[in-house]
This record gives sequence, structure tokens and C-alpha cells, in this order.
Amino acid sequence: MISIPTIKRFPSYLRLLQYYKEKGFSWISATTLAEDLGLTAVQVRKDMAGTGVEGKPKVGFEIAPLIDAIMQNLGWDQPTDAILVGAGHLGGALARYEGFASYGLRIIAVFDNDPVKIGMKIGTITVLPMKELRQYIDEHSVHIAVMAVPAATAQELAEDLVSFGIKAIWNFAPKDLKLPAYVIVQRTDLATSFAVLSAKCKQLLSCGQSAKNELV
Amino acid sequence: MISIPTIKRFPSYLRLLQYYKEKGFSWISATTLAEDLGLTAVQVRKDMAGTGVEGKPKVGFEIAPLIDAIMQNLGWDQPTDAILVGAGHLGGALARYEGFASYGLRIIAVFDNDPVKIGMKIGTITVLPMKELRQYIDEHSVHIAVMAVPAATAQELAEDLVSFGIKAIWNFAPKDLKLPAYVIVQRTDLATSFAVLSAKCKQLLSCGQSAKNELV
DNA sequence: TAGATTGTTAATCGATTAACAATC
DNA sequence: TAGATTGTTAATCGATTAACAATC
Repeated sequence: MISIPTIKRFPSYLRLLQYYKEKGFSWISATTLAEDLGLTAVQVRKDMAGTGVEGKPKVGFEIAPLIDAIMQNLGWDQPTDAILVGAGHLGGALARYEGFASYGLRIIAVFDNDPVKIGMKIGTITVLPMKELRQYIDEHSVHIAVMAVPAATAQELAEDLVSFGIKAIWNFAPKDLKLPAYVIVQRTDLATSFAVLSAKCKQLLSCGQSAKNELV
Repeated sequence: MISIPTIKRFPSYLRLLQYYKEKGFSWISATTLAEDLGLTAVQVRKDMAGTGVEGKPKVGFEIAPLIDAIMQNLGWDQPTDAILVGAGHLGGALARYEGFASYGLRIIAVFDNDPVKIGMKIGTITVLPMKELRQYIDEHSVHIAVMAVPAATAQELAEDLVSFGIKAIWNFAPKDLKLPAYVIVQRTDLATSFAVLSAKCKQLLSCGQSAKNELV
């Protein structure tokens, strides 16, 4: 069982490994990875241990199997379908974001309740009305929903999604959802992220302390 | 000195306190806050202790002073100016995001190097060419930059920003920046966030384990 | 071989949680 | 007063780091 802090570092490893692979390298040491990411070599080795891939003393880790192992551990080796609710500015940006493909995430439909937006095309996807949510989720057996709606409507929407069969929610709304324990919720909360930045800025100002940035 | 985990919970407290305030309440107990956010009451009290606000046994905490104290601890009580670099879909969404106002964050300028975008209006802000970055930062004494650019250009841009006097970077590009320790860097990395969701989904599938969602 | 690097066990560090006295 | 709630000290838990043997 891999710890959450390790999971959070996986994408950074992945990007770096892909970069080195493209550069033509096929082996890399924990020391190098650590140096590039501002981590310690021990931590990198501990994280790598989680993937099941073994390194070779004096050489390091073979890049290709490491990439595969991390992808597999994250479940990114096979595509997962998700729906997106909310076709505002943020929702639109997420719907168009091509990077998701490399995480195995495919947004297969976008929903909104604004009549102006319904029927509009976002990239290749047509915006559907919210009243079709239940049927769509059912017919396409989607398990993951991305929420990019205003805070005020987030809780109610989340409850609806769960009742329609959604098992995991990626929530971009600035609202903490209260849902049954069996539902997986992951937040991407701009306020939380900015709070950390703000706090570090305040510290810097007050006590002249250096930043201590981490992959948080 | 308030810990980072506590800082990360502050925005959630803030939203909840504001909600209760609007509902007409002026006091609230740690028990209630904990219940609403899926935390323990002890943890809430510990976090509240960090703000300096004292509660009253049997009653709880007075909401208004608590809001003020948290805002102040985050430095959100006075407006901070920032520039945004990258006027793509995500950059556009961030530039238009009204929620920033409640964190004291004001995006005062947007930069891009795409000739098509330069001169365009995003909300009330006109997109400026990157070559004006240095002068703008200097003249407006901006210390914070928000980066919403492709991964490939992120490192170089970050180094430029630092050389132009930027002290803190909020990085939305899927790239880990390597910068001097005195620069504050905060990431909002979609890949990291989705990795946690993915890992939890995998766990659920494999061992039928319940979600264990936290305010991460 | 010598030395760089891995992998693991033990020590440290920090945050959460438990226990309980203090208080209105 | 009785009881709910606060605040603090100590215990627990988990992740990071240090130390060191194993290995190519």
C-alpha cells in the first residue's frame, strides 16, 4: 500500500522520467531525480521501492520499467472516462485541457444548465443539459465526475451525482462537500493552494525565513 | 508559527464561518465546525489556537473575530497585486475568476507572447506582450506572478520572472520549477491532484477500502 | 578492486489524537 | 449546580531522515 505523500510525488517523477527518456537516457539514479526535484535521494529510493521496480547499485533505475510501474500504480495505464459538470471559464479550460490524456483521463461529456451554453461545442464535445445527467451516467457507466460549478450549487449537484451512480468526484468548486464515506472526493481548491503561498509570503516578510518549498 | 496543514484548512474554516455568519449566527463551536468539515473537534481547536482567538467553554468561538484572525494570518486582509503570465484557456479562466478578490488577490495584468492574444481584453484587463514584463514588474512593484503557460516554457519563464524581481510564483504549469531557495513557489498541479483520486479509486477497486477523504 | 549507488533498519521529527483539568 | 465545551499536556501514529550493510 503506497502512502498518499508518495502518490503525490509520482506525477513529478513521471514527468522527469519521460523527459530523460526523450533525451535518450535509459537509466537514471535516485540521486539525479532527487537533485532535479529538490528531494533527498533516500526519499526517492523509498518512493521507488513502492513501485516494485528494483534499482541496480552504481547504475540506478531503468527508466522505461519505472515509467510503466508508476503509470500502473496510478491506474493511468488504461483510459478512464469521466464527465465534467460546469461549462464556465474553468470548466471550459478543463474540457479543452489536452494534458489529461497522459493521465488516462478522458472527458467524454460536459453538462451545464445554462440554456446559452447547452448545445455549444467545447473542442469536440457538445454541452448537454443537466437533466440528461442521470441517463448519460447510466448509459455510459461513468464512475468519475469533475465538478466546475459555483460553490452555491456544488453540494446539491454532488448529491445528485452520487445518487446517479458516480463513485468519485474531482471537485474544483470552492466548497467542501459532505458526502457518504464510500464516495471518493478529491479537491483542487485554489483557495487552499493560495493560502499556502500567502502564508509563506507572510513568513518571509515577518521573519526573513527562506521559502522551504516542497512538492505539496 | 502556524503549520502548513493548519494553513491548508484555514480556507475551509473561512468559507464555513462566512456561511454561518450570513445565516445570522455569531458564535460557533469547534464541534460544529468539525462535524461540517469531517474533522475532529480537537483538531479544530488546535487550529483555532493558532489564530490567537480564544473560545468560551459551553459556547464556542465568536465568528466575526475568528474570520478576521484567519484572514489576517493568511495576509488576506489587505489586497495583494499579482501578474498572470499565459492567456490560454486556463490563464483566461484564472484572469476572470472573481473568487480571488476574497483572498485579497488582484490580477492587475496578463501577459502572453501570442500576437493574436496581445491587445485582447480578458474581462477588464488587456493582454500585454511578454517583452513588457520586466518594465511592468518594475514600475508596479509586483512581487507575485501566476504562471499558466505550457510546461515547455515554464522553467525559462520562471527564471526570467525571478530576475525581474518576482518573489513568489503560483505555478499552474505541469512542470517542477528549479529556482533559488529564496523564491517562494506554490504549485497547483492537476496531475498531482488527479493522482490522489486515481490511487483512491484503485484502492477502492482492489481492496474495497472506504475512501478516507481528507482536506488535502 | 574501489567506489558509487541501492535497500533496509532504526532514529527522528512533526502532526494528529487521546486524556483530562479548567471554565462558563 | 450540572454539563457542554475549551485548552493543554502526553501518547500515538506516520512520514522523513540517518546510518549502514549489500551489491555491482
